Amino acid sequence: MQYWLMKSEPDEVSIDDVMASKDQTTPWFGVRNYQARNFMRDQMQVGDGVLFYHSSCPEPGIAGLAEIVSAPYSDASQFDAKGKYYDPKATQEQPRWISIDVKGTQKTRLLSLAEMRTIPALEEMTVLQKGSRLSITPVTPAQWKAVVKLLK
DNA sequence: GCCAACGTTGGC
DNA sequence: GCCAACGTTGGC
Repeated sequence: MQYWLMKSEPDEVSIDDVMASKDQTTPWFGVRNYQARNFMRDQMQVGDGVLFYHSSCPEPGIAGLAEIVSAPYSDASQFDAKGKYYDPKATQEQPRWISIDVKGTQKTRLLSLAEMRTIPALEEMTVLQKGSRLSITPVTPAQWKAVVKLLK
């Protein structure tokens, strides 16, 4: 059992979108970074906890809680020649990118990036480090606990 | 829109 | 395998 922070642009998929979808579950597709892919492929397990983070928006921050509800599977968007996630080097036989399904468990108040930076227990969070851009980052159990407490 | 930081590409 | 050029991310 591990914990993760996953970034999503609310213009694309917000916590509201996730909570409104069937079974509150949505496929996480479009990851095009190897490090993030490898986390999904090699480490994520069904039941892992997810901090749902809104990025590239007026108020970036954690907007909800979610969990991993599927094993990794081939990301269909890599084969869509007209889509923005198309990868000409990916083949059906050798897919390069994967998806997993994420289930929203709770929309929370917004724990803004600015507030997160004031919390000593979150100081070491990867997402708060200078230059951190990864869309999926591991969260320690202590960090998870601290965030959940702040969101109650 | 700016720009720092980081990732990827491709020539050599 | 090096590294310059280019592209992307994402906060501000």
